[in-house]
Amino acid sequence: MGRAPCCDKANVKKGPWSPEEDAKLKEFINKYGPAGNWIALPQKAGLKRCGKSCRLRWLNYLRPNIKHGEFSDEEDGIICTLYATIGSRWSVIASQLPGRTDNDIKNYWNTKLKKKILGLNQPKFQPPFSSLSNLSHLYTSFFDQPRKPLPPDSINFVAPQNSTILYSNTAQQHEEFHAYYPIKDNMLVFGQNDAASCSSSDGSCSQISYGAKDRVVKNEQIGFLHGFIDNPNSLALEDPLGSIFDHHKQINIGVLENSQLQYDLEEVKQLITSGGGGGGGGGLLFGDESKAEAMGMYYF
DNA sequence: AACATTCGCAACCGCGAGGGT
DNA sequence: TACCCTCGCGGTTGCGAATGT
Repeated sequence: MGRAPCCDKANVKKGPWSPEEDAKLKEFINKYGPAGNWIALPQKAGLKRCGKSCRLRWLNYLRPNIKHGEFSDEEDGIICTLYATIGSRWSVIASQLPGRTDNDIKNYWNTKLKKKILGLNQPKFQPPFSSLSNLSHLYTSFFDQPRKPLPPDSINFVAPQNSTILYSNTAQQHEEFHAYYPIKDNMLVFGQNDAASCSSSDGSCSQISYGAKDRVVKNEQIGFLHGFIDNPNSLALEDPLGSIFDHHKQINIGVLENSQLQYDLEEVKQLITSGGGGGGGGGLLFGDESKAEAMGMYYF
């Protein structure tokens, strides 16, 4: 037995909305407000449409203050940053861009922005992040990977000073992780990398981080991706949690709940690029490409 | 000019979450 | 607490427009 349909499909119109339908929907909502029962709305408004269709039409097109047209560089930056942080949670991303809808952003990302970033053929050792386009060599690696959903409790924890936060992918790892990093104060902080675990004895870096902890903690406004590219060798030697981290390509992802972006693009870029900063931080380069690839690492 | 292909965007669909009963 | 119903989300589809051959 399948799910009951949300409306009578046989008597419902599909496809593009006509100006008359738009006018009816607008008029009804202006009169009675958008809140209430979307399923019952079409009948009340005299529309032969599914309630879900009405809702979508209103939210994505008819609602006041909807912004159409080109995205600005600043919006591009915000979308990129948030996508790197939280993945394809378009509604969350849309909440940071007034006037833009999740559908709009999703379409923009899939058709333009992704290509804009990924389509650029950047040399591998370009100095990172001198402009937005230079994000490409970083994002290429991330976007090639399937995005994992946030674990339900990946928000709301505070990591101790000078520690590495890691989101582990198995239940057991997750348990160990939270045993090590207690949840408190209804706040998430992305940790500044532990200097010891950042650099291995041969000088290569095993981690990257985006965003400096002091900025995040101080402002409590924005969380950035804290990426982790593990080097099992250096971790085993230098990180007390190395045993947990012995899988390649683990990425810790989180975002402050109800966060508000309050940085301009330059600051966002700055945050992204300031993986280091203040007492040991992330780096980007592995010393040896073939070694990195053999170990299944990202390589920049 | 005609046809094929690609692109961009609006709309659809199915699912999970959450509230109400 | 189990079930039902609606909402909201993210992935996908379909179609007209634009571009290429």
